[in-house]
Amino acid sequence: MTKRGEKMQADVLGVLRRHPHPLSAYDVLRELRAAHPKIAPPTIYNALEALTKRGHVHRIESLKAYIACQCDSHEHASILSICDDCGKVEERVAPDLLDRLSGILGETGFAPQRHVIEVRGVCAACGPG
Amino acid sequence: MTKRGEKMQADVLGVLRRHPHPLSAYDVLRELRAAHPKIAPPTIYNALEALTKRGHVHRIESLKAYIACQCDSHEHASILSICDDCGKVEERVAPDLLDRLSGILGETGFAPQRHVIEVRGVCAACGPG
DNA sequence: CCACTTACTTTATAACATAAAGCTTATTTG
DNA sequence: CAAATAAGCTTTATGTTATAAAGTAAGTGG
Repeated sequence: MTKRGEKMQADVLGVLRRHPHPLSAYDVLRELRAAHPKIAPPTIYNALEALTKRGHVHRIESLKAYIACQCDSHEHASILSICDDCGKVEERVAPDLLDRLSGILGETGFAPQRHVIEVRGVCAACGPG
Repeated sequence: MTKRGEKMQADVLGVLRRHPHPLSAYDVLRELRAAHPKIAPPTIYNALEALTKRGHVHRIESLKAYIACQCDSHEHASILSICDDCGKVEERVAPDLLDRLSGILGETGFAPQRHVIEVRGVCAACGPG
């Protein structure tokens, strides 16, 4: 049943992979309209949702934008650093940090399901020499 | 100079403080229109921005919503746990975790300026008994 | 091959956010 | 103290992001 959507998901992922920087859903839409003039926002959001759920795409909440996962495995929660100067986003993994986070929240019985960890700042290239 | 806005900021903060759960900017707007029928979105966003900058209000990126700071001091970056069942948000502080985060990102020369740490999940009250 | 189920797409609209211009209040200057 | 100037809040208008609901086509079982 899940065959029709796969083509669209592949197209959306392709667009995201071709860009080093985050794209909004409407950026992706505009790009795909070149090939498929008739597609509409929900088609993009639908594909983005499926890709996000599978870990192939990350939504950057603080930018309202999306980026292809840069890792080989897509199972882990990730830490995103975002340069407010050049827009570069880097992805990192730190299981011990997530454990610590779960530990802190677990004290009150909170059961984590999804982590949003985004750090805005200035990357090495843009920072003071 | 900065006297006119203070009234509006106090009103906005008052609304947020009266509610235990996150409110969207438009939720706040609707509530304040009862008293001031003429106010418009930018007035709210303007007040929210000032309050956020001073740490009295936090924007929850993953909910596109705002909540009054629950702490006494407003200087620290905070960790927000969000129950997807009842909507309850709790705020926590963990300097060691932030240090670890800065350490990880500092390895590549990234200089953090603002942290977004939100954990979605299920709180103790809503979780499996 | 036809009826049924599933889920993707389309249409339409809702929710969130901000640019630019205008106005009001505070401050500076003569 | 009055007029000029500066600062920033508010209004108007619009742009961007996201989704509800209905429609349609693809896959599935009889």
